[in-house]
Amino acid sequence: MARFNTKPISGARDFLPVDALRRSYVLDVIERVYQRYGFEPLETPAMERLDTLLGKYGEEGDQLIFRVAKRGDKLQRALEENPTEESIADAGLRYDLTVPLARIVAEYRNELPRYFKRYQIAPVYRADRPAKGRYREFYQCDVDIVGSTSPAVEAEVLAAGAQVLQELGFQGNDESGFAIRLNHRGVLRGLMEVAGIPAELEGAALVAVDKLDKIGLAGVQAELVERGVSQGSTAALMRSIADVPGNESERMGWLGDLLESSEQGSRGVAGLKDVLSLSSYGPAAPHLRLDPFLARGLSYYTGAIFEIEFPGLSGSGGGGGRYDDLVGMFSNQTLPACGFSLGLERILLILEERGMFPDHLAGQPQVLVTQFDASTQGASLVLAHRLRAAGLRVDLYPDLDRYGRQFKYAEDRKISFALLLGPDELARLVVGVKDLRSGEQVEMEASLVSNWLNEQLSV
RNA sequence: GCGCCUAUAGCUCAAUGGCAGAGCGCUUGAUUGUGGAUCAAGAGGUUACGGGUUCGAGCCCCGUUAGGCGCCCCA
Repeated sequence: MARFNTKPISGARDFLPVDALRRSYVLDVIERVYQRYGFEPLETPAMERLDTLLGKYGEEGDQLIFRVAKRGDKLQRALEENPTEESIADAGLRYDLTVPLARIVAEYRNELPRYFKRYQIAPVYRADRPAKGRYREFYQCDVDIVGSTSPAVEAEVLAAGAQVLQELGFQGNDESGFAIRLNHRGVLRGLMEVAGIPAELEGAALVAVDKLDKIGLAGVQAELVERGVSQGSTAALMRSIADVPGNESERMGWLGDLLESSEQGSRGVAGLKDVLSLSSYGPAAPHLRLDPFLARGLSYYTGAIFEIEFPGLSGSGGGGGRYDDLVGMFSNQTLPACGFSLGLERILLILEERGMFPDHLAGQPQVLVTQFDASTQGASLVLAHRLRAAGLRVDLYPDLDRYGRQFKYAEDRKISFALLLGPDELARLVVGVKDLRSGEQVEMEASLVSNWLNEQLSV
């Protein structure tokens, strides 16, 4: 074999410095905000036992889990006795961060505080077909609160997510910003109930209804019938969809009336009212939009559900909800929980499309110390170290090259300032400071350079 | 997982079945202490991979791989 394929595996990516810096810019904002909301970090393995993962995400989800084959003798044995896709694997890559959290809570219940507020920012894996903004390895940025059924929990995680997006520059709930669609599993069940849809068809009907904004009213109707929902029920559902008041403030009242006869529906409406009212004190308020037909795919949600919508982006930018029974799947004792997740890749995609990255990212070098010749090399190193001691990010040009090449290198790396220290400057005890953005060059005493640069760069 | 489309220089793309090209970028020089502009020169290709048809294939056919769009689903 003469050559290896040097591309990353399908659906995964390499991040060269510019991309890596952009990612860490966003990740830094997320982590800082999450900590400010009182969440603490948690780390879990990328690999989990297969039975930890299976059965938590619905049928579709199970199929998208990356399986990890057994090893050694166990694999041999499995291969010998009628191997199947199921029998040769005993582990898998995590599909999200919520199920690992539930496992952690079940395992360490006694060591965790009464209310466990954790954030986890980590890659997850899905054996999905890659597409725009969609990868097989991608980062999720989760906050969750375990141990309380209070709607204050929903309000907290929604506020944290909204705060992050605002600090990244997403303002308002129009084209420049984002919306958080809000619904409740109880509301969905109520809607099905009043439409007379039997329990076994609920899931199928929800999938159809969830596609409303994609395929339109007629599309949903066709799909409902196709999925076996009766004419009467379909008509009732379609009437509900058509009747949703466009006015946000009237929507809750309308929904309450519609679901009055359904116990689950009424409980859902009441829950949403609480979430909305507690959210009104925080940054999520202007972005929240009640959407009675938002479904979301994951099967473990039990209460409120939410999803981030960026105008112009197909697919969501994040989401979450309440899952009061998930921890119980791992232990005898069940614990209520609710969380919210930001999709890093989607956020980066929108920031890129809208040109929202800062010109200079934290982490990039700010200053290049140039070199003149062998006789000034020591002085250049002294200067570089002094600036570093003053907190600046300083690169030293390694070779003795002509200035043109050194400036070009600095420009390529988007470094703003080049420092010149040749025999001329040394003799006069000054440093040449060239602003590569404007081309202007000034001279100043060496001792003043770091303060001057810090001032310039802080603007 | 299914359907359709695409694959040529680092990038964007040309080339009727008949000599593999342009723009941008890159390197070098015009410039012996100064990047971007201009000018000149230069490097860079197994036309994704494997097979087939043909006197002759970048072009036609089959397969593989990778990418794009739609479906399914999803952050």
